Amino acid sequence: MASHLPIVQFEDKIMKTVEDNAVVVIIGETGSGKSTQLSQMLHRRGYTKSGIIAVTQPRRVAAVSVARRVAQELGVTLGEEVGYAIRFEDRTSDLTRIKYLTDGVLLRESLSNPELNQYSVIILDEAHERSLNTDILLGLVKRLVKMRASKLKVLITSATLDGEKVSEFFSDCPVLNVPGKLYPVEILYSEERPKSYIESSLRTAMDIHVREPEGDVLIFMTGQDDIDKLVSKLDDRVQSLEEGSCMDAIIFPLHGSLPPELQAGLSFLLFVRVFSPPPPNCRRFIVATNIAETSLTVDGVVYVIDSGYVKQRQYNPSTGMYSLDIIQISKVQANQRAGRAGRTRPGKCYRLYSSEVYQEEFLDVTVPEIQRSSLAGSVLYLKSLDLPDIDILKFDFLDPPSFESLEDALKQLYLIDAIDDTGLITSVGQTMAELPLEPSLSRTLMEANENGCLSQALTVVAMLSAETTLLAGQSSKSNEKKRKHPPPDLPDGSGWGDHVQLLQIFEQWDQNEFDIGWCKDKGLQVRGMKFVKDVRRQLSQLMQKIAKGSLNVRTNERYKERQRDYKNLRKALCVGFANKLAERMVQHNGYRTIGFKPQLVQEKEGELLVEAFGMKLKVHPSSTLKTDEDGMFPNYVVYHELIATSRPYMRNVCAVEMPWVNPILKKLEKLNIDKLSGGSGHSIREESETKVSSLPKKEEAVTGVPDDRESRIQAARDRFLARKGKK
DNA sequence: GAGCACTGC
Repeated sequence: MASHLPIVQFEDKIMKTVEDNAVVVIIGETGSGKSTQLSQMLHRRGYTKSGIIAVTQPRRVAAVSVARRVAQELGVTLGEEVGYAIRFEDRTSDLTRIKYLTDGVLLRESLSNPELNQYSVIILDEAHERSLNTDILLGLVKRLVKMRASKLKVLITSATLDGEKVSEFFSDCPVLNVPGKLYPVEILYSEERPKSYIESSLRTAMDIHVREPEGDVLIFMTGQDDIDKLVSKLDDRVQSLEEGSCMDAIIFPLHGSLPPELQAGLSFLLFVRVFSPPPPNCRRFIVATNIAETSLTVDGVVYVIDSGYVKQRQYNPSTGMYSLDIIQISKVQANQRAGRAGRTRPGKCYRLYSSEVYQEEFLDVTVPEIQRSSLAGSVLYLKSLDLPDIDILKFDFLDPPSFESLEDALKQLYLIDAIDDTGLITSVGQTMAELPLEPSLSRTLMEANENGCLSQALTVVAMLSAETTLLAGQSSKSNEKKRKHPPPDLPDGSGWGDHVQLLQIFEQWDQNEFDIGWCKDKGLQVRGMKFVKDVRRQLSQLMQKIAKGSLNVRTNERYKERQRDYKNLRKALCVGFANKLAERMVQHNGYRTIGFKPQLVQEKEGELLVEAFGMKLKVHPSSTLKTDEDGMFPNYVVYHELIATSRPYMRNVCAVEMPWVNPILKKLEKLNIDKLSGGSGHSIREESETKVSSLPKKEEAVTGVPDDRESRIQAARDRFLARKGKK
């Protein structure tokens, strides 16, 4: 059966340690079998007699496939003794003793059952990936262990570089090492950083192709653009090789925005490649994003080329803006990438950076998601648990988010009525927390339920949560061709913006009886649209359960009586997105955010330009928002997201009206962040005397900023306040 | 007038 897995030899030691300790950290490298074997060992030792063994996974596919394998190894039917639970799919029953689930599902479960009493063991697998949900679970589980004393067992799997830290977090609990089943990978460093990692990857790839024996090559790049460039350059170079001088080559791009069929196609090809005799004299090059680091395993890879970079999304709490930056990977990531070369036989990893860079510049571990996301949703969730001993600002995180980030979350929650001015969760907030949505979206649903447009709002919210998977996958080249023939007539949002457009798209699909052909005609991903339908159905059910009063969640009933200006819907969005409001600047179509600190906008030739209030933004060019007869955009919009790519853009905007905005501005004036952070009354920062507290504090907010810059910010603030006073 | 890595409830 699974006796060949390294972890099996350690069974006695692991079980003894688990018996003696409430929490154990297991360091298990790839291929150790920890994901499939730990649960079975515990099952054999009787831990399923007093409860269920829960094993969390950060990804849905992993939860399903691991559960399937364990059921197979135990010779039971999936869904009976061994089951899994992911969103929209609960394959467990009364018989279930081992349950695989996504970390998000376990987190949701703890809302209705804060003590997670049904579980005798909780295994947080892949904890080193540090997903937002796993990090919150780590804190909650630490608390549970204390409460439930010896009864609950917790196992946490992590990577080598992180194990000690996790152990410290759990009062120096034992750490066990389980070797993996990887073949040795020879690491080859470059002497220096190349000027262009595309060119350098190209050279290295061709070197391998010409000199090294057969075996596929996996190249880690940062994004679709680079991948496309490298793929075409590699193609050219391979074509130009003299025929017969070396083996053939096939080159594949691999990234998230490829249509899933293509990704599946690749796996299929790889499957054929691995399990049938390899095509004679042929080498494959897979040019991938970090999707190939963890999410997709590409078998047959012997050579890895690692650029040392990754594109990563991060949130800046002082501007409310996300940015996508190309940054250096961590040591953990570098090792994970290298490991991809050693799955089937000894391999080589070519690092396009020096060992000094690796040693001295790379962080040990990736910055956890919790330190680079907006925390509004997580903070609301923790507040809704109403655990008497939990103060969100003192919550025991493995890596605490910045104070600023927590304050930002509190401010946002206050603006959308989820917490009151002392930081206590409101009844509105409590209901919001029950919905599996970001706070702005759940607030929108609740407001829509009040003003009679719930059906529309459900559609918009569902569309937004699947938005990125909606447009049919397209390579950038074919896209360019398509640009001359714009996709067939999708609705335009009637000028009110993107939310209305999303609504109209779904309504049209509904009117076309959810026809798959219709999606294809309109260039929409069938899978994405089906997902929208699923989400919408789930949310409708939840709203029926949660919200008071009569509901109208059917899509087609209100078509005839619908307001042409979508006033109620836009109003609901304005209430829900009160924390994401922007004001158009006088005389032109740029906007600025409302409710954020003064920002350094740019620094030019030593001269510092300071925007008085908020960030300068533009409506994303892909938006359907329309200008009026004078060519001007609406005075106020709410946006779904701020993202800095080539410049700061608002993505998905909706026109809102001045009368709806006024109450938000009033609320902002009253905002007192110190009172908000006080929570149940005890202020966490008594020393603070700042009255307008949404301003950078010396030291913490703008580190390393010279004094004169600080004073310029101060001056900008003063000007702003003076201007405000005149109004 | 741009294009965005990857997850998840």
